[in-house]
Amino acid sequence: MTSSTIPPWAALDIPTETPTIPAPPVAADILAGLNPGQRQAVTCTAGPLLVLAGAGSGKTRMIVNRIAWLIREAGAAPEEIFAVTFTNKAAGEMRERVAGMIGMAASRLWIGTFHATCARLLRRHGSLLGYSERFIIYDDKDQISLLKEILREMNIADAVLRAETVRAVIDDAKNKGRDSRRFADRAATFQDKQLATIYQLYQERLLACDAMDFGDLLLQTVRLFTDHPEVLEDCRRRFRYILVDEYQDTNEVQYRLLALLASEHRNLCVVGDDDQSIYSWRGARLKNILDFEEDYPEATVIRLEENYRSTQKILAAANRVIAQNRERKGKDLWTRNPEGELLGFHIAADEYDEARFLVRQIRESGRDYADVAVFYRTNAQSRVLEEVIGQAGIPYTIVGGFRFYDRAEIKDLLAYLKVINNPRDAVSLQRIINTPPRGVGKKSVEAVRQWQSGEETGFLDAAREWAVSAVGGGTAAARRAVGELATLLDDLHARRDNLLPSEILKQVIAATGYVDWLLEGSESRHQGESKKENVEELINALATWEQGADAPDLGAWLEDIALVSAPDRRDDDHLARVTLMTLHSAKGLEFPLVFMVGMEEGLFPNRNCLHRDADLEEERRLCYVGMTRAREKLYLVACRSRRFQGARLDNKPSRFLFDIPRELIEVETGGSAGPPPYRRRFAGGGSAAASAGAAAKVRQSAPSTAETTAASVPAAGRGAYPVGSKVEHGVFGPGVVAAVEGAGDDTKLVVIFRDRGRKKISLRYARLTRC
DNA sequence: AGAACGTTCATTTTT
DNA sequence: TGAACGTTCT
Repeated sequence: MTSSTIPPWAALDIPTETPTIPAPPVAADILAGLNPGQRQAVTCTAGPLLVLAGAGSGKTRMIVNRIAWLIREAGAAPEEIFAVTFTNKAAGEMRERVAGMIGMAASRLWIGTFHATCARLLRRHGSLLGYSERFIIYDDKDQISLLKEILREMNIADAVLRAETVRAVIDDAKNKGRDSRRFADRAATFQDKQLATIYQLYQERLLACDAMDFGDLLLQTVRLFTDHPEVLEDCRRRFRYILVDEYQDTNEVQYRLLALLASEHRNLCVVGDDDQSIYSWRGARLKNILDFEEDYPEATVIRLEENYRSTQKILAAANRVIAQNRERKGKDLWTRNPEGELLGFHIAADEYDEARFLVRQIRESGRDYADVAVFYRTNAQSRVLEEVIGQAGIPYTIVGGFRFYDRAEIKDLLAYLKVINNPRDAVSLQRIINTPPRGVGKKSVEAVRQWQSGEETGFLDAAREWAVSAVGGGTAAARRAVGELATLLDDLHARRDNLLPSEILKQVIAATGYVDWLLEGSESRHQGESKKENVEELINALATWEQGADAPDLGAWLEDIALVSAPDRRDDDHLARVTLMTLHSAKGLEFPLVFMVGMEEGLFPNRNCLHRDADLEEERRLCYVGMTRAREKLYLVACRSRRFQGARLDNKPSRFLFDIPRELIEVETGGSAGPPPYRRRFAGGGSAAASAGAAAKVRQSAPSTAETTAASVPAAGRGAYPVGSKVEHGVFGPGVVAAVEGAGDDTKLVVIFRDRGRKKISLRYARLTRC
């Protein structure tokens, strides 16, 4: 029997409760077309299992079939299976594919990201921890607002401790499973103790706002399990089979959650690739996957090393790059695919030239735009690419970057909805208390805050009371305005269960004159119109969501949009557009034609990662991830010169290029409009970048751009180091002057160092030479 | 209270 | 280079 005998929709008409599910296909169906390793991974259902799944090794297919196998052959009920994915989109796709094999029962599976699943548990049981079931999820911007407030109150100057720094510290602590108390216990230095105080205060504020940040979703779940064993017991019993995808990117808290859930039945299957661990900055621990066999000594280990995605040449190049790493289990991907074309390689003059090269190659390739992807290391690189590609008339889509939900007008309206959903959300209320402007300035906001402190009330309660109070400061106009706002929010809060969320949104817009304010306040008509369109798009998005939801609830929608990731937001692929995204967003995807741009020292590997081996290895993994996305053709592109933070830098080709054997590479001249052909210079052997480096060097001695020309520079004083001049620092090494401040003895230079980034240098003390 | 100006910082990646 | 913030001015 083949899978086509039972179409995916066959079971859809059958109610979930009805036991008359279509006759289960025989086991061969699930295993058909799988290689021996995949088969073993699918059928090995008892005990811990580690599947080391190389890039393009058919991992998703294996997971889907395993779930089907568990249900059909191992007698598991769908609700006993808990599958963790890295993105919500992956979760949705997985559920769909399982549904194609087992039908409607798939809707009873627990599939989701750690964050989404934890949020679900916390909504149910959060009251045990003091949160309501409607708690709000704060994103990093909300975190920073709250922390800024706290720092202000503690009279800690921005120069001493930045909110962003504190946020990173707290995040890191949470990823490691440290709550504010444990953090305080380990704090030894003055600064750590100060941070501990802030952490604690921050946590109290979150609770008062009925809010959790991303880290809390995980950490509070651990707390829930530890403090309330009956909940843990319940979950343990429920989740008899646990499956974790992208295990190499799990952090310490996630590790502990899994240990808590799986310690009894030990049916824990983790799937991952140590060579694709790229989220250490988010707390991911490579150790989790490297040590799995120690954590679970009875574990079965399966390696999937046959690649079904890329050509032999692409794979060979990627293998050589990743082979340089030490912290890895070690594996070699192989493929039965054709040998394929050589990797394309190009050095552009600057970032605009780089973008033009893309345009030419994309056109020449004659491919569908949807087949093409461009990967870069940092979001900032997308601006020029967008500009040039867009002007060339090539349709493109950007994954991640400046997000729709980050736009000011969207955040404003979301803040209204958040307060209506949960009146304790003080951060959101402060955002909208004077937006659109209603005469409530800093003083009045401060007065409301004063009013609140002392009482155990929410911020909206405080605002309402303040508005009608006889004392408490503030102008009469401000009080009236706050009173009106409170009435509006109260009213919509009271009716939130009887109104569709989109209706609530429309009423907010109508009552506040929000769109009118947008149109008046914008610099240009065009800008105003664009913002108005965004608002309309928000209403549409919400209305669309309502149609798909069985019980359209404002809180549920707010949670959904809080937990979507950049890859989640990717348009469906059928659109004929070139895809632009960061290397991080590219994980898990594949494209026939891939360009990796900005392959330069300092950018990729990034200058911030040059000083620690572990960081450098992660950059290398990132490179490996990017390369293994390509099915048929891969281009690697670098620039000789690039503008960075206002200064123009001359970069060397990335060290990763040096790892690729010369014979796998073909140097592209970029067509007639490009720089002179380098091909001749590559006659010899050696690695690609050795040649590339030579080429770059040759070019560097050629006439340079206006910014770096020394001709117009005065000979003495501060003029000795004009903007754009290259310098060498005794400690920081080579760099470029980005700005000059002050004069005479007091002159300070802003220098971008190749390996250390931006630094401010006092000319009086610095050991600096011009070169 | 709100606009306009100046200063400062950042760019590594994001659930 | 540019956004985001804080200060000053109206």
